[in-house]
Amino acid sequence: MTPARAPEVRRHNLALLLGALRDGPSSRAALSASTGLTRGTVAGLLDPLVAAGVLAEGEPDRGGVGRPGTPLGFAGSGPVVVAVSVEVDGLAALVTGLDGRVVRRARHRRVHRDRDPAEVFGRAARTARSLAAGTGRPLAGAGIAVPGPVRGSDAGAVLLQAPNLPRLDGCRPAEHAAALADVPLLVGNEASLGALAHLGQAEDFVYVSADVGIGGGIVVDGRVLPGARGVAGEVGHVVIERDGRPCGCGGTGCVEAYAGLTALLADAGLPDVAALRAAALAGDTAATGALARAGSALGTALASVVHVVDVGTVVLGGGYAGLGTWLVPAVHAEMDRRGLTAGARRSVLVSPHGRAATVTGTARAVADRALAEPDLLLAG
Amino acid sequence: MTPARAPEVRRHNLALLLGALRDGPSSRAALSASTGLTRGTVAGLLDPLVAAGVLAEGEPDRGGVGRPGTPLGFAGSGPVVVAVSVEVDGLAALVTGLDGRVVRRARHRRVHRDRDPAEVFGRAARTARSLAAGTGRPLAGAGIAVPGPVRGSDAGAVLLQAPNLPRLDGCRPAEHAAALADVPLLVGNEASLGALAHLGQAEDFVYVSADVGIGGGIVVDGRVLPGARGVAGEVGHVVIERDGRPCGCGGTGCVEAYAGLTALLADAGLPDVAALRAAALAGDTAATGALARAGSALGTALASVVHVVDVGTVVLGGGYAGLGTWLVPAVHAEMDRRGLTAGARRSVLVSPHGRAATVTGTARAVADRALAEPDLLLAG
DNA sequence: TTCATTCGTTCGGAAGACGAACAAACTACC
DNA sequence: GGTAGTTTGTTCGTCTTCCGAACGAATGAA
Repeated sequence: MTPARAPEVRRHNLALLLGALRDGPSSRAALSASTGLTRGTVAGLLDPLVAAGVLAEGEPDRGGVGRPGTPLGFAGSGPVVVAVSVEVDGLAALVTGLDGRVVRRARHRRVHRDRDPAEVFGRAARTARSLAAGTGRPLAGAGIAVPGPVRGSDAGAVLLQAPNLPRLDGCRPAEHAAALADVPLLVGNEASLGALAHLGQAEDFVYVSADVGIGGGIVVDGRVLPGARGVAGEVGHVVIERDGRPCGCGGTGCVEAYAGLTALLADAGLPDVAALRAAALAGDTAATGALARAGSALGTALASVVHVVDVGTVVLGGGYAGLGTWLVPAVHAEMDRRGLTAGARRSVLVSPHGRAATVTGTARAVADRALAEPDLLLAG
Repeated sequence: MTPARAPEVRRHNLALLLGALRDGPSSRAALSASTGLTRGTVAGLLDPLVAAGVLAEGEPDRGGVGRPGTPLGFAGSGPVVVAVSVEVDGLAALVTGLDGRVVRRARHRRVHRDRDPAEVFGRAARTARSLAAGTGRPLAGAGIAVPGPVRGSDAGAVLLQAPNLPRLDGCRPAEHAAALADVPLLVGNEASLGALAHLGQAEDFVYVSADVGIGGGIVVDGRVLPGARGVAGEVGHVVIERDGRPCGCGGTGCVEAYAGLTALLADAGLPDVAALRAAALAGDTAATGALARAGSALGTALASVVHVVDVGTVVLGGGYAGLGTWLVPAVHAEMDRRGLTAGARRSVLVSPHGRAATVTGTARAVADRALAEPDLLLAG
């Protein structure tokens, strides 16, 4: 804990206002009513941001009785944030406004295997920077999502291990991201950050994302469960059969060995997710059977997870997103069987973001951080 | 989020100082150095509490050069908090000072089965109140620990279900605790609150407590993981064999069916934990074999838990506390086998509190809450 | 055209923390 | 034993920030 002084009060209240503005433009009087601050205080806090170009006044909102209020909202030419995700076979990047509005997207194929950290993150940072520069708007922060557990979340963060890109093991991504060195940088695990993309749909949930392995993120009270060592949410290695199939982690019976994409495709006898989806749509029983088995295994693991962290919703994403039609019923049935829906209803949802969840969630996290430190917005 | 004003600053800084004082008496100047507040501010915040009898000045601490400081600490006649735990076969109660110092303890046998909520919690509240009254010190708060999942944590909390005391299902404990109606009341799950008793030993950990079932609490960043529905930390129903032994929850293969005390004693062929411990001490291989099997099952479940919430320590408590000698190696070996000790060392500890962990942790939680709302200490 | 209503701004007051200055209490040293 | 140096606790003026009341501005209703 740190001591509180007058500036902390200002920062807190400003963050409160900006958080309210994320839901859409609002007049000073309406903000005063929704936050509990005085109209004068609201004006005093936000006017400097209007002057700095972060916020903009809209058209007066006539219609009711009395003097119409002038709505304040994030300026269309105000600061943006950029997110970039380093994936096994490419880069995804996204630029959004502070309110999450998408400004620009990009996706580049690129073979990352056997490249060293300087190449991978140097290129990622340059890609992010140039995409952001193309908007002509100032950059308020950047985020890098990586495919592996991360300790720390700022520029000092360490990528502990990258199962599919072993040359990145133990590196510090920020060290190689020179192109983003001049803005606040956030580094995090791909699945943990992807979870944040689903904040609107539920307040607490487990997000499960299938790639080569199974990653995940747990959101409670609107925030991602941190984890002391940066590895929280590793749903892939939840055990469902203690003496079951061997897993890459050295253990046996991890869900990943049953419901990971590799296992799922092997079970169905198909080469990739697209083929699996096509076969399932065509009613191929080998495909639908494999999906039902994977969903059941996933449901078992999620039952354990839900018992431990007690969230009300499960969101299936990543490679699972396109397979929701077949996975959701199986997952739901298995969780039902384990008594998780009786008293407190739980729901199983499919991510609407698909593979883009990672950059969407990362951008959200970066924007959250920028809005929590509003003084930086004035400086930039 | 609520707006911040000057009084919030005062409350925050006062809580900061009181938190620092919990580690032991300290002079105003030393507190100024450790918190970052001015000496003048420290005096201004704490002097009213000295006047109110919550804090007391000790003997000046001569020894160094310069004017000696007068240490401030919690007054021996200052406010206390009381915790009471409702167990299947009795009540445990504890009175501590705001700094956690034990003032008075009590334990009463009492058959709770088939009693209604008014009897159970009426008696619990009267027991707590009279134990606190016996100290002659003012009462700053009370806590009730219950054997089942709880939604909410204040006077409106609902005991969702009590597996071993079914007549308590769905009741509101605070409604029946008339004897404690005049102080802030906290209600929580027995194992979640018990976890807090171990805060000194680790900063983040899973606490696993065996009673009839297996309960638990997860502490991250010094706070218990809340859980949206009040059921967080239900380690007992983590699955270790998806088609394994049937469990009371309706599912199959929950750890509880392998490592719960009931299963453990049945496996060993002994009537109670004391007999099991005695047999194991005597080297009885039936007993030690059963303990090794239970520890291994527990280790499997804990591996899943640790992967999900990523904590560095496991604490075995409740009925497990006396069996640590045999359980710890088995748990540790199983977690090792699952790759959890390689990079980040994890440790497995035995609770030093035994059955008293619940009331100790509950008192801690009540004191935490009282110290976070210091204005109430002045009123009382 | 006038009145009621709501919005945004302005100004004095209060709460609380900071920093500098000062008296008090003690050690170290000659 | 006296004096210098050091550290503690208190006091007082200043700064930041918010609140509440008062006021002009902009609009719909009568």
